[in-house]
Amino acid sequence: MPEPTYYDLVYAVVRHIPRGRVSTYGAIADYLALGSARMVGWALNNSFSGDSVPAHRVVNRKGELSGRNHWPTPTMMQEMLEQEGVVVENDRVQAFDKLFWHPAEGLGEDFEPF
DNA sequence: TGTTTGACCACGG
DNA sequence: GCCGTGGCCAAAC
Repeated sequence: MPEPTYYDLVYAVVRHIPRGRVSTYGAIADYLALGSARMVGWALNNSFSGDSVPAHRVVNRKGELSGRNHWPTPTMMQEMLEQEGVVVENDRVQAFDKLFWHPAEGLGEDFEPF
């Protein structure tokens, strides 16, 4: 993979999510200004093969753990989040608007994976 | 090659 | 808050 693909950018952004914070598919898609939120989901699904990406920090716009079903065990995603100090209840992130982290805030608009 | 599906989102009712 | 609809783009069949 000589060139940066959409997936590589998604992985890079997800890896830069601060510990104890969460982001959304739409925010990443909007930040990258490529594809759509669905592509982020596909990218993360692919991320299970090889690269270790903190996909547990990525939730949908409601703050719900929509991807928990794709983890080895559905409870693992919530465990990881609570381990970082994120309060999760009924498969939803509490104080989601406070913990929400937008890539542009932490990385800047000219962020590149290299 | 065309259709369906998917870890989504915005909008309107 | 819920539900249906349209849009989005890549992979699977």
